[in-house]
Amino acid sequence: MEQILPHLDSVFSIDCVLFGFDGKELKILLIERNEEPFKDWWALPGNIVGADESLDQSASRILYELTSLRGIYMEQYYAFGDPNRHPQGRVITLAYYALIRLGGDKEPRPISTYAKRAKWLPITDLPKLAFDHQKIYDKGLEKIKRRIKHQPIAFELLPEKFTLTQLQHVYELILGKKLDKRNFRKKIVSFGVLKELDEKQKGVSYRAATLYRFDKRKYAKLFGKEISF
Amino acid sequence: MEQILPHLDSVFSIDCVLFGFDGKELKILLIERNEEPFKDWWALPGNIVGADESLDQSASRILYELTSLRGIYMEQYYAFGDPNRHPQGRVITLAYYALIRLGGDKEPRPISTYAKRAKWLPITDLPKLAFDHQKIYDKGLEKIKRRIKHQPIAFELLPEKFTLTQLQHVYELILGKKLDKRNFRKKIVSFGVLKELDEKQKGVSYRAATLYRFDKRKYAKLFGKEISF
DNA sequence: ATTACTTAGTGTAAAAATTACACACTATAT
DNA sequence: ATATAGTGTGTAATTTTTACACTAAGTAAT
Repeated sequence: MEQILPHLDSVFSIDCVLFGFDGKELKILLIERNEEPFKDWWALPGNIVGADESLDQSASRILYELTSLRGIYMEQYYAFGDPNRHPQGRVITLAYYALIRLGGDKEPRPISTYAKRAKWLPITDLPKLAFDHQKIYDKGLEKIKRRIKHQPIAFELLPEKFTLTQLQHVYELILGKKLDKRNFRKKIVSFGVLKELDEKQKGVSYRAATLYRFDKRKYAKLFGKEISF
Repeated sequence: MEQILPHLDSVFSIDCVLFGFDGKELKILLIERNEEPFKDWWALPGNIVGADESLDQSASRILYELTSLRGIYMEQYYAFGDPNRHPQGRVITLAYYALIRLGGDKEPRPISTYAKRAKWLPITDLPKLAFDHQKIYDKGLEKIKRRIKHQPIAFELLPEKFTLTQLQHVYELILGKKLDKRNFRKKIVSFGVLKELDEKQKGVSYRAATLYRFDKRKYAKLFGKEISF
């Protein structure tokens, strides 16, 4: 195919805020850069969009290369394109977030050459980030805060079977505030997208809680309607 | 500055859905293309992002070139980057919407060479659009539907002084449904961002309605809190 | 087996928000 | 003076939201 479009020296990349939940803390995956600029700084994982990749594919690829995970809920949320955001040239970047259940604790291995290592770091204690990545992260958190109030994305962070307390915990971490237990349960149950299982939590040294599962069928019917917290 | 970043043949553009309200209808500004591909088709106005422009600046420039308007509320809402969305090469485009009060009826003049003409067309009767512009428009409308429920953006479409009926009309057009007059007024007034003026509508052949103004100060205090319809 | 510990699980009343609904008023035009 | 067309207003019923505290169930230690 002939390229007859005008041509500019701009680079288009994708950066990802990968939110992970291990049952206790909300974390994001950061990489420690191995190259200038910002060598030795922590940064959001990202990469140039490939010539034949869609944007979503590109984001999935970045995720996969870092975590070997597929089928993760990802969503683009904002493009950052300040002419000076990258010291070495014009780089426009599209930010994605992903929500990941950190089952067990397989640390992601660093792979590409530009990263020394990758690490899940709790959002309550993040290092200084390279480029404008702090801004990108801030906007990402803001976005999922808003999103979790209207769409049932919290499930993406939990294992298939979970307790209501765990679910509430996720909401509290993302929204950054405590919620009333009884009201939370009343409300979340009233949406009708939870399926109570005949199964109890195991391995806890106290009364075991009932496990629930997210009911995707019921959710599909309800889709479009907004929920709210 | 040395360019040491990798280089790809991709083009980055911005497309705009300019929503306009003339007091009666909701319209968008379309241009009739003068060049292949899609010569003679209607399309969303758009352009390549300039080397030293921020994204917002670029969107504002596109708007300005078409309408001579400045200081208009614009917001980016989604990036479209399917590898095949442009028949002549890879073009990633970032979509913006704008909300514009169509005071009087100064038709925008077509300017750039790639457009035969530009025209405000009612959203109830849009032609087939070039490229994936229908998709871009659909997503834009969806976006402002959601946005108008939570943020007072409807004011951007109205003249500085407006009646409550006009305001309600805007909500109804965007949400695509009728609202109850008394409940609408109760609610919108309860937000406390309207200032009632000592002035009445003029030039109508029936009882003149009271004019209101949007109170930006009060809104600033309230910002962050969501409103809902 | 008793006790201490820890989290699970439940109800209600008050307050606030939402909905549904209809008619008299006022300015203008004829 | 009469017709017309849109303005502007209140209330009761319903639903949703909020605030709030104790008992039940299982585990661990003695």
